[in-house]
Amino acid sequence: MEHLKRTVTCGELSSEHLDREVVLNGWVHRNRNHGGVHFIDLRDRYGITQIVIDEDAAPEARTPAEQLRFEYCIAVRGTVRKRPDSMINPEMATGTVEVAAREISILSRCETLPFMIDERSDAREDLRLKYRYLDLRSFSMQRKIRLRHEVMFRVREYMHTQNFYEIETPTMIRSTPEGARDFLVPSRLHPGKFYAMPQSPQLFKQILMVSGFDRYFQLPHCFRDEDARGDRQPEHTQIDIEMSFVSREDVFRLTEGLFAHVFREALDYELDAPFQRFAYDQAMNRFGSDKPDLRFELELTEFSEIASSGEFKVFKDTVANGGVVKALRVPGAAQYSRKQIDELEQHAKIYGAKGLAWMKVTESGLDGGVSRFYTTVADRILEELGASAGDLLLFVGDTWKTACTALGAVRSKLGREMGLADPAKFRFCWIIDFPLFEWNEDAEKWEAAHHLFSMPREEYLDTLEQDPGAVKGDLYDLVCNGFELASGSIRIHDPELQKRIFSIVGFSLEEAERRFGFLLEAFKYGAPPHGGIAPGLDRLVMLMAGENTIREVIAFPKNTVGVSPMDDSPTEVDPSQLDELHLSIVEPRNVEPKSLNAASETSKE
RNA sequence: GGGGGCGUAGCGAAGUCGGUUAUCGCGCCGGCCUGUCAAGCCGGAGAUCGCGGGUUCAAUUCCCGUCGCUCCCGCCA
Repeated sequence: MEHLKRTVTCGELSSEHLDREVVLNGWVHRNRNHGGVHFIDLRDRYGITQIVIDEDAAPEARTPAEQLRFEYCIAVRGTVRKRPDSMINPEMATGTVEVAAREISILSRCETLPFMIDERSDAREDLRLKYRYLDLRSFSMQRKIRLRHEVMFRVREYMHTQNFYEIETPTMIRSTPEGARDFLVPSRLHPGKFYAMPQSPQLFKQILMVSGFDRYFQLPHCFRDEDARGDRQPEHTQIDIEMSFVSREDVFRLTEGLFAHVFREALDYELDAPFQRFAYDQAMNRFGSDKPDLRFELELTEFSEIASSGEFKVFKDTVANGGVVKALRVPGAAQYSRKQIDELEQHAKIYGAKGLAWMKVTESGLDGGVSRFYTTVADRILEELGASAGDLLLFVGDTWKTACTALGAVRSKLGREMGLADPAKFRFCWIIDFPLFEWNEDAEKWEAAHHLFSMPREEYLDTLEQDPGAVKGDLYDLVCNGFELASGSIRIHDPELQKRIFSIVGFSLEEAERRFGFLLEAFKYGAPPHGGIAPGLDRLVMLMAGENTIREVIAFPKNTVGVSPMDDSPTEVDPSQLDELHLSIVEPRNVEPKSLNAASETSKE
């Protein structure tokens, strides 16, 4: 095919190239045969060029052209010529020219397609995934994959300029049961033993700090055997970062610089940095979420005090029993029907609320719902919630976390339904001061809320043991438009402090030793103070691409049940493979007692 | 583990309060056509209505079960 190798791509021809003889290689995107004149839209990664086969074109062009069908892979030799003025297509980058074919060669034929390669193709996702190679031919997928590449490139570019080394860590490591379930790899040479796929390079990157590589990054694949979601896959890519001799402020500055660079170079979008910060408690109180969408207002308000002086017994009792009542004022939603409010209530219930109380604000005051219980404090309600006629007021009473979360979910739903969030905006914020420990009701013990190696904020160092629930960690999440994009922390590098943390969560030294003794050992040899962060690449690209699932920005994703429809993995394997690995398959058991020790114990980033 | 949605030609959908030959668009096959760019016109093929069972004279439609995908809670990043 030497003489039919492309000399230009399908995206580059313009009136500058008139009369030039060119060779194009690509796929038949459209085929319009008028009997006399015949048009082909030839497509490659770079664009589309219109090929014309004139009625009097050479048989070397005309004969093969008759056979062309969608997605035939072809080579075309021809001459660039200007289109007649009235035939210029302003929608096309190459729309002022066309290539008059002198020779066409069919490089590869294509069977009837399972779906059209088309921006408007709305084939089911599992079909798209089965024929992913066809799906990826579409310009919309090509754009997303290009964007992903661009983001990865800009990350590497920025990190390099900031003096970071990209260092790879192993993909087969020791199983250190962390927050999530491990994927395991059986060892052939060591019967009965397993490697694990890393949930993140957490321990290795900390050890790299001990090794003196004080600025490390990597774009590793991370594996977690948990149920998938739109924004979650069994296998995802992280922008893993760790730095020595730093405080939280240094990590923030670096991350803000990185994201500003990536958005500027890849999207030509200027981020508003430094990013706003919210303490975890504050974010929960104001937005009912630790990953608030800041593109719209709708903030929650504290209502407990008024609730305890009102007549509504349910709320009075809630407050009397140590719970809280949260309110959400929805401007202009007073016309919501009973049915719409019911739907909001159902939504709140998914998140654990027992109900959703409401009232409407009219010109004459409060009306409907639970308003009759609050006649004596109506003015105070109007004032404290800043309510005015036409507003809908919503309330949830429960434990603090449930009340915030449930009403926060209602806030998000309203934001979506009322179209409050500008899809072209990226509103970043930091969520800081997460609690370090959480009380586990079932196991009746303290657990690491996030990260066993995360540093407590300095002011709690003396009182860790007295009130673990009050201890805030030097932990942070980076949030954008309602998605958690990154989380990180300053790590503990002091073995003594680490022991105190272990003891609070009831972790024996032997247990700690068994699970990640190698890290503790490393810390004995002059570990530097360090910390880091790990943004999720897939989610980042998903947001930048304006998509709703990370599957749209991964070339070959798994579906929600962990199957890859194209290669149909996972599959059974040959018995001889099992033999070599010293494995045998037992029938799945129906009754599987829940392990009590499956709690989140170490790194989660 | 739990809840919601979807499953009808190769693709996307309509239909069905049970009733003759299951409809439309795209694609596919054949023919016509000299300027289209989602080309157009004419003709044609193509569906055990996801699968299994039940109710019924009759089931794509009603009931039960099951499988697949998807969204969500839990879990998890």
